[in-house]
Formats: sequence, C-alpha cells, structure tokens
Amino acid sequence: MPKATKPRWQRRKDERPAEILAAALDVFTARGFSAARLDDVAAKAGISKGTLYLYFPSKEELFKAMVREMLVSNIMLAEAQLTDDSVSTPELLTHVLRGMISVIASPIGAIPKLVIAEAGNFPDLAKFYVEEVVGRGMGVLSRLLARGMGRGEFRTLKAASIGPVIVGPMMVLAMWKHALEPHSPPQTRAAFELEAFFETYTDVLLHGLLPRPAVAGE
Amino acid sequence: MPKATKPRWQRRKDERPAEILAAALDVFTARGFSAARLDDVAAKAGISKGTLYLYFPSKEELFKAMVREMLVSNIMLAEAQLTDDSVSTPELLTHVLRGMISVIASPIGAIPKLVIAEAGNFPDLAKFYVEEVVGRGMGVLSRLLARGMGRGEFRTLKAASIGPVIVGPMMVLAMWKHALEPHSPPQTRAAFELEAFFETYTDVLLHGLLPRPAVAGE
Amino acid sequence: MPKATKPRWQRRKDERPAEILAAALDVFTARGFSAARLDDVAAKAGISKGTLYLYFPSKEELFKAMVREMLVSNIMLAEAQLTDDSVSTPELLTHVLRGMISVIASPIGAIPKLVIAEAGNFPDLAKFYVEEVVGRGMGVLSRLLARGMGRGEFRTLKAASIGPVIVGPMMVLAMWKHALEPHSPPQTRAAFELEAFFETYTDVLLHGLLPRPAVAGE
Amino acid sequence: MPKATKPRWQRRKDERPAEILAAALDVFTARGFSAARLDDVAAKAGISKGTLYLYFPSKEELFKAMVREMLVSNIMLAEAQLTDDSVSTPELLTHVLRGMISVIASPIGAIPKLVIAEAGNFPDLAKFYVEEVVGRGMGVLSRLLARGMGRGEFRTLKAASIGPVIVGPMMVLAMWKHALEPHSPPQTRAAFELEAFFETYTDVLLHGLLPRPAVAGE
DNA sequence: AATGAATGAGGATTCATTCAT
DNA sequence: AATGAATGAATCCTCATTCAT
Repeated sequence: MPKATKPRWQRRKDERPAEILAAALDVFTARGFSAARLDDVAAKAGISKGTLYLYFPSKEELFKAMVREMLVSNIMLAEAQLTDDSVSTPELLTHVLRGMISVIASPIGAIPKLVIAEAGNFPDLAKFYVEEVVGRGMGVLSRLLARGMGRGEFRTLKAASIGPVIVGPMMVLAMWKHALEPHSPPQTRAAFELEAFFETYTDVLLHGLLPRPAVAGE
Repeated sequence: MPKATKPRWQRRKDERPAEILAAALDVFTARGFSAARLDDVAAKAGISKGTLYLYFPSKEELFKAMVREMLVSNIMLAEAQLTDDSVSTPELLTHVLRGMISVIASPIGAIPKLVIAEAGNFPDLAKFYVEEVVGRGMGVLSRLLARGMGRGEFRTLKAASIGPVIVGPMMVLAMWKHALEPHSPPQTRAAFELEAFFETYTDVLLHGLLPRPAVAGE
Repeated sequence: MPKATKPRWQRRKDERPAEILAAALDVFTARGFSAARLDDVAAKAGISKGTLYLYFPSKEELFKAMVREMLVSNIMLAEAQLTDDSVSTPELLTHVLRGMISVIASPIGAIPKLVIAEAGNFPDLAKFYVEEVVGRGMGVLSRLLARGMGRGEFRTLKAASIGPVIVGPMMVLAMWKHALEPHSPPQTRAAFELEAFFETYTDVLLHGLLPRPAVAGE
Repeated sequence: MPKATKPRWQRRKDERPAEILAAALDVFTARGFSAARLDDVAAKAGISKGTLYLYFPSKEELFKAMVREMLVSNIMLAEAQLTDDSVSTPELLTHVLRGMISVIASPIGAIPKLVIAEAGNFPDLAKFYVEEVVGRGMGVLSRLLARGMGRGEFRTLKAASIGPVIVGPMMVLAMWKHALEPHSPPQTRAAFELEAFFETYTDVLLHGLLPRPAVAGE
C-alpha cells in the first residue's frame, strides 16, 4: 500500500489568520458577538473548529483581533491624507469624508455597532477602540478643523466638540446600512441613499463651518 | 400569637410590568441582550424568575416590550411640539433637539444601541424600530425642515436626506454616553461634555441650514 | 353602595370532586401524566388552579383518585353479574365480555394505558391497580371458567393462566382505541371495528374453550 | 515522566449510537419518556450530556430512534419465518408466537407501553409504529391465518379481525412483565408464568382456530 | 370556599473549549 | 498542523405547589 495519498490538510500557516478574521467579520456582523457560533466562523473559513484555536485562544480574542485588524489600517490611511498642504481645507475635508464613507459602506462599517454593543462586556476592547479609533479619528478631524481655522477657511469654533458633529452622520449611516436597512421598507431608504446623503451632508456641514458663506446666495 | 412576620410576597399585579421593564432596561443596557440573565432582571425587579413569565412570555418578548414602552411615548412628545406656530423654526428646532438630548442622556438613550446590535436576530423588532422610531423621528425632522424652508428661515435643501445629518450627532452622543464613555480616559470626554456639545452642535447645524448665515457676524 | 352583588363563586362542595375527576380523565388521557398540566384540568373543570388543591393535595393524588374512582365501580359491576345461575356459562361469559367492551370503548378505557405508563413512578398506584383491577378482574374470569368447567361446558384447562388469554384482546382493543387509532390510516382500523372484533373474539375464544374440539387430535 | 494516567475519554464514534440507544431503552423503560432524564441516559451510556446531542438532536428524536432501531429488526425476523412451506401452519404459528414471546420478555418488550403512552404527544411516532409495527405485525398474522385456512388447517374466519385476538395475550404479557409485575404480590404472578402462559395460550388459541370443534354444536 | 399571583426546583439545550487521534 | 469527538458550564423556560387576597 503506497502512501502516495495526498495530505489531508494543506495551506500555509500564514494565510490562515486573515482568512479566519474575514470569516469572523462576516459572522459577528450578521449575528452579533454572543449569537455568533465559532462553528460558523470555522465553516466559513474552511477549517475545523479545533483549528481556530490554533490561531486564536478564545472567542473574545478572536473578536478583538478582528476589530484591531480591520480598523487600524483604515485609520492610518486617513491620517496620511492630512499631510498634503496643496489643497484647501474644505476640499481636504470632503476628500477625507468620502474615504470614510467608502469604508463605512464596506463590511468593515459593521464593526462599530459590534464594539458598541459589547463595550460593557469587553472593557479592554472598548478602551482600545476609544483610543485607537475614536481618539485618532477625532484627532484627524480636530487637526483638519484647526488647519481650516488657521487658514481662515473655517469659522472659529470650539475644536474639542466639533468631532462628534462631523462624525455623527457617518455613524448613523453605518448603523443604518449594517443593521436597520435590511429590515426597512423601501421608502425609508431614500434618506440614506449614498450619493444624496453625501451631498446633503457635506453641503450642510460646510455651510456650517465656512465663514460668511456665500453672500450672494446658494 | 403576634403576626410579626411580614408576608413572603405581595400581590402587585398592576405595578409589576413597569417595574420589570425598568429592571430589564438596566440589565439589557449593561450587558446586552444575550449576556443579560433573566435571573438578574428578576432580582432587580424584586421578584422571582417564574414571575417574569407571568408577564412576558419569553426573553425576546420582554426585550421588545421594553423597547416599545420606553420609546414610543418620547416620540409622541416630540411630535406634539410641532404644532406650536408661534415660535420661529430655528427656535423650535433647538427646542426639539434639547428635548431629544435629555432623553438620550437618560437610561433610555441606551436602547438604540441594543436594537441596532440585535436587529439581525430580531427582524420584527427591527421593523418596529424602523417604523415607529426612525420613521417617525425622521418625519418630525422633515416637517420641521419643511416648515423652516416654507417660511424662508432655512435654505432650500433636499428634505429627504437632511434627517440623518441632524440626528447623527445625537446618535453618536447616545452611543458614547452609554457604551464608550465609561471606558474612556478623561481627556476624550471633553468632546461629549453635554453643554459644549449642544452649543457646537446647534451652532454648526443652524449655520448650515440658515440662508446667508451671519453676514456681518462672527 | 349596596352590596347586593352576587357572590363571585358558587356551587356546592359536593359536586366538585366528580367534576374535577372527569376533567382529569380527559386531560390525563390526552397528554399522559407528566405532560398533563393542572392548569388544563382546572380550566376544563371550570375552576382555578388553586381550587384544585382544596380537593386534592397533589397531582399524584389527583391521578390516583381518578383511577380509583373510575375503575372500582365497573369492576364491582362485573362481579355482580356472576351470581346469576340461570344462564349457561358461555352466555354469561359473552355477556360479561360485552360489558367490558363497552367500558373500554368509553373514556375510562384509556386508564389502563396511563397506569401502565406510570407504574414505575407510582408503585403504590401500581399495587392498587394490580390488586383491585387486575386481581379482581382475573378473579371474575377464573370463577367464570371454573363454573364452566364444573358444569362441563368448558374443557379442562389451567385456570390460573386463562385470564390473560381472555383479557388480552380486550386490552389491545383499549390501547388501540385510545392511543393508536387516531394516528392510523383507515384501512388499519378494520381490524378493530367494534362489532366484527367482538364476533371474532368470542367465536375464537369459545371454540377454544368448549370441549371436544380437535377430534382427531394433533 | 510516566504516562500513567489514562485518557479522560475515548473517541468511539461508531459504537456510541448503539450504546446510547441501549441506555435510552433502559431509562425510558424504567421512568417513562417525560420522567426520564437525559443526564441518566448519558451516565448510563458512559458519556456526557453534551455528547448525546452529537448523535441525537433532541430527546424526542432519541426516543424515536430508539423505537425504530429496536423494533424494526424484530419485525423483519418474524416476516422471514413465513416463507418456510415445509411445516404445518399450526406448527408455524406456534413457532412465530414463541419468537414473539422471547422478544417480549426482553427489555425490548417494554417499548410498546412507551409508544402507547406517548402516542398523543408524538403523532409521527405513533404513525410510524402503527405502520411499521402494528401493520406489519398484523400482516404476518393475517398471512399465517390465510395460509392455514387455504390448507384447510384452520376454520374459516374473518381474517381482518383475527389479528388482535392473537396478539392480545402477548400484549398483556408485555404490559404485565414490564410494568405491573414488579409491583405485584407473588400469587398474582402465577397467571403470567412464562411456560404455563404459553401453553394455555397456544392451547386455547389453536383449539379456537382448528376445524371440527363443537360436534354437538351451539 | 375560591382565586390567581408568586415561587423555585428541575431539566433540556447550546456552544465555547479541550484533547485524543 | 489539523481534526472533530467529547465535555460541562451556563441559562432559558415550565409547571407543580404555595399563599396573600
């Protein structure tokens, strides 16, 4: 009996983590943390449940790793955009916001709702999220605002509390797309139609930020 | 024979539901739906687990009842405020927003995060929420905006997508207060300090909505 | 405010037990002992669950009382028929069996299956049933057989083991009617059609008991 | 470091189902369906409660599987015996009945009482039992009778209703052995002493079926 | 005598985690 | 490295029983 049979398992150790995290994103997103079954994650990742534990020591750690993995890169992307001095601040703000919107529309946009839902149960995840996502996100916006105010492109406003006002609409968009929209009647969806939303959003926002905006009307 | 001992329990058919719902709000808010134990709800309501089931047939139904009970009344309050014709629309909007903020700062403000987290698992709750809370809430804002535009107090904007822009900051505030703030370092909290937030929020918003905002101003 | 209002409850203490036992028979019969809910018994008896406990101290005792109440009277009826010396034994046997069949076809016929199912859990009920129902029933048949053999109307047989042979078909009939028939396809039911069954039953049985069968013996 | 300790458990995918069903038979038989605890089944099978659910999705399904597994094989055994043309029908009948008796005396003989007790709660199990056990069992007997009548070995009788008359005594025997006997006083047991019972049973039965009975007829 | 609100023990079921293979 | 059988803690829910009214 020749042992020519091919091995029962293949694949390299390196690809696995990312595949698992992608599967986890799908499953956690769809069911929520508690209701998500590791069986499902494993199945979606094409491995067995036992294998999961070779890469992540617990459901909690898998969850945290997923959040970290998915968010950090995107935050850094936004931060990188700040260094370009050649464009006006309103333009830059618009550009950054557009980038954020595209992330939110992707599956990654479902993560905030997960983190918020589980913040009470995972204090250290909440801390991580506050620092690495909320904090750095706010930081990006604060610096953008400061840049605008410094250049006289924006009105003078309290830099501290401007963040939530800017991020807010993006967040409702995220919640809507990833939680409520699938359960909503068609007419309700108009309010969140991506392009219309973005236009109104930036329009109102910039009008709210710009000084003496357009004396000779809209 | 003195009848010293007090009865082991009291019969309180009428008060029980409200007490249970209040306890449920606390527990669901703190732990999330799945992690919440009915034992805890019962204990907090001062009853036994079995009694819970005299009033609500399942954990799910308890959850739904809680959401219904807590939110609908507040929505109707907001709707009632629309009928007053004597005040200017900016004033009215500010007033309505202030009312919403006070609800959000209360324990009830934690409900949206719960609903959003469980929308995937309770489609009919999600439907209810979309219709009764999101829909009616958006309706209130649309009518306010229409009123303002009709009276020439606001710029002409797409009524449909203005709702999310207005509600957004309130929602992040809710998420922050009820999920993340307890896990955040002090300096991060400045952005959500209630009064400062409200001022910046209404300032930017109204500037964004008003025509020819502050010609001489600033 | 005159207190002319009629009392909330009526009915005399005397009728209740029988009504409750009748309700119990229905419910226990339909669901089995464990699955039967006292709520249902109470509802069917037109009283509240609490009232049940004024008459029977526990579910077990209710069950036992029901069995006793329903069976004893019928056993005594059968015993009374034995005293008539004017008829032939085959006729008498046929008559007694017909009486038993009519009991079995009534709701009471469902009791044996209940007792048998719960014998392991209620040893004293089992004892009672063995003594008062099985024992006395067997006794009736033994005496009938003895009478027949004494008069030369029946072959000489082992009196002790004749009982089960006679009762057997009646018992399967009882099980069939009260447990399986409702779940059976029409064609299966022919075997248990009451008149045909009775005819074949008594025919085979009497042929088996009468003397001079097999002339040129096996 | 000696590897003294034996493993906490063994992997025995193939043997487990049969072991579990055997344990289930014991426990269900002793306590009845509802009163049986899966803990006990698991303990008796030497596994944990959770393992049970790897093999059977619910208590109900375990129950059904047990019934199926235990009965079908025995029915087929009886059917197989019909094909032998070399023996007389009375002999064949006696042989088949003896086979049935030995099954009834085994633990499997307790299953009918379980099925009958739970027929109301598990309609599909009842259907299965009616078709696969009652129906096929009756079929075996009908064909035996037809064979006997065709060969002139039996009187001409209504084939349809003869089944219950033959099976009846076997069934009471089953109920007695597995439900009542343990709770009965010694003298009552004489009637069901296996050999005496079988002799009287076949004696009466064959006398009832054979031709040339009642010379001086009725 | 009657009610029905309140209790709490008991058990089925799920699933994250472990570990023999 | 990978598997998936086995585990057992955790918790929802039911319902017989109690007892305040």
